[in-house]
Amino acid sequence: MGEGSRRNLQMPDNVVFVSLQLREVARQGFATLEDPFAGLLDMLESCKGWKGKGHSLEYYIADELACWLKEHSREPEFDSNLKKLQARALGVLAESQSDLLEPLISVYQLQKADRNTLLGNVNHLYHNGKYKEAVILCTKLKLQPELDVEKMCTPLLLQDKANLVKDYVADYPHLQSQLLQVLDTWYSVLSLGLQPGQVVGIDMEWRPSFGLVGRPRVSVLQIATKEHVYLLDLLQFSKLDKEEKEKELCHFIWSLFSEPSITKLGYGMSGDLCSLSTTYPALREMEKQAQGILDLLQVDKQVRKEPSSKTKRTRHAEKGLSLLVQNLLGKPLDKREQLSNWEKRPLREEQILYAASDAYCLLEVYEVLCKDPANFGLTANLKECLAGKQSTKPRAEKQLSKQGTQSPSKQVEMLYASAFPEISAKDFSVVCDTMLQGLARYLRCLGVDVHVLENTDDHRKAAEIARKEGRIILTSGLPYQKLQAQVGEGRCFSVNCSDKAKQQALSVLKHFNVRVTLTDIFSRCQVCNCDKYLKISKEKIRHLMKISGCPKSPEEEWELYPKAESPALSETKQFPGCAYNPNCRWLGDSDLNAGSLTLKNGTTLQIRTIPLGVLEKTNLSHFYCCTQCGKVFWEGSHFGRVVSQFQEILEGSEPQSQSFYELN
DNA sequence: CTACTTTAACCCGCAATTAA
DNA sequence: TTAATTGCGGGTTAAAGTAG
Repeated sequence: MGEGSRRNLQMPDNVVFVSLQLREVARQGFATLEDPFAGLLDMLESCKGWKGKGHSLEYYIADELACWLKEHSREPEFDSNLKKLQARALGVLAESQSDLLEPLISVYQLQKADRNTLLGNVNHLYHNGKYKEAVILCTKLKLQPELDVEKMCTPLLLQDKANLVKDYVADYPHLQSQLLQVLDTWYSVLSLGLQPGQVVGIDMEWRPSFGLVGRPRVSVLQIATKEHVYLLDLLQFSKLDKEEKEKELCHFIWSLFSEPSITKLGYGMSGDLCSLSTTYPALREMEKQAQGILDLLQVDKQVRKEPSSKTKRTRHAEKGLSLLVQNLLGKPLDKREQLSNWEKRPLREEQILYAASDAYCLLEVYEVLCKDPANFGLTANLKECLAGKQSTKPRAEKQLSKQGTQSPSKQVEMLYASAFPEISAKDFSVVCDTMLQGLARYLRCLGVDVHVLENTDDHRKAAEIARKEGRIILTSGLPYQKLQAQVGEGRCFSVNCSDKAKQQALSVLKHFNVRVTLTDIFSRCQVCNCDKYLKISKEKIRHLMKISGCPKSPEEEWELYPKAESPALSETKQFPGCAYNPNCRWLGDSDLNAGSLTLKNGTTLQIRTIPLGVLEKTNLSHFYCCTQCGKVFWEGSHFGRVVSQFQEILEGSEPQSQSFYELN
């Protein structure tokens, strides 16, 4: 039809000439035909598939036949033959363009044909997606009373073909009121009918505007529920009644987006909202105030990071939402209409389908994710990524995620606190990253075997070591989900970063039911985690200092450390001998490389780090040195400090010693 | 208290991703 | 295509923590 009318516009004279000639020829032909009724069908059927001008030629011929028949007062005879002819005509109609409809109805008296046959034909058209043709056929044949007006008109209304709908119901007041009711329902569904607690998929389309300075305006807003997908044609809204309709619409959108109990699923929603706010300046503030938004783009990122989904770096043809849909639902989206002209009206059927499925698939994706969040490395509560405040400052966001990971681990703590069998500190081994060095020190202080990762190590290394050495992972929260999934429940603990190291240590020990006794304190080197010491007498230390040439002038050094070990306590009262008894033996002469500070294993004793004042303490008879890093320790006030700090979890500490240590 | 270390926030630019 | 966002790495800095 398009082709024909274009020709008309371009060369009207020519066409008039052609059609005059055609009329002449056609009429001569009709007269010679023995059965013009069958003849036309013969011709039309054999033209099947012709495109362009072929169709308009068919139309002219059919039209001419109708006129000619009228002039000659010829009507088909009512017999079984007519039924066959009508059936053939309907067949032609189902295949060809709709401009043939009127002449064929006239020629074959289709309005008098068998109603059921006609209805069957309408249904056939409808189910093949030829909604427009079906409705036109109904209108011409007056079949409306036999059909459901909502079903017939909905597709056309969605396609913005209101004129056809108007014709359809023109002669039927009761259908009109029925249709109005339907429209009313739609409206109320949109404005009020969205139930609290409901989940909807939201998407928007606009005309791609490359290079143009102005922001795009949104053409279509899709809202998908489980039952229906609504396409709001925003362009139409702004066309009619600018003021009022737009106000109403904005109010509706605003209330939808600010309602926290309606979960709005989107994919890259911030971009959509940005465009929306340029379309309706009244909604500019909405992005900040929007509530109940769940952006599946954020979730998608989390899911994709999951190594469990065998991250083969195969190049996917699909990307974005389509990839997500493919992964979760098995089939990708057809994105062909994405860049089409969303401002052209009417929208093509493909566009409508695309827009609808784009919004609807969000619901299905959400459903799959909700069914088994753990499988995708997500918290049971998908709404962790909710809040929609992704655009806020990273600081706030971090706090949010901290809370997000913290609360579940707290819950776990409560639930499983008693589930861990008691374990002694020296048998408890963990691995953590450098972020938790403070915690590591404390734990080593208390005798826990702590492996600290290098700064450069990936978190995967933590999982690897944890598995290999049977360690428990301590993490600062962020990679908690990931690691937990890799090593299993109860083998990974999320430490609250905002706590101080001591508090962290306490919660770890509590969580894993670790028993710490006085003998555990300092049983492990805080620096290198080694738990083997050598005991060195004070005299030996003095001797070693001498041979190492340190200090060069004892008096000077002495000044520098006037009160290095000031607490009088450690001087007045010796620690109970049993209290500190690390795994060690006395340093023998054979342990040292002659005349040096180097152990057989190459470790250099860090004699120089000993403040001189310490040597003067009368109650101090010996030192300990770590066999691995060479660090030298002694029983100083630090011991008491640690003991007092962990008093509440220490076992076997006497009440009187408590008052003693507390002085620090 | 002091010297020193550790931590995390911040900033910046680059690259990748994503949208219509 | 464009524009916007996001993630990442690296470097700096201020603040906090720690040992003695």
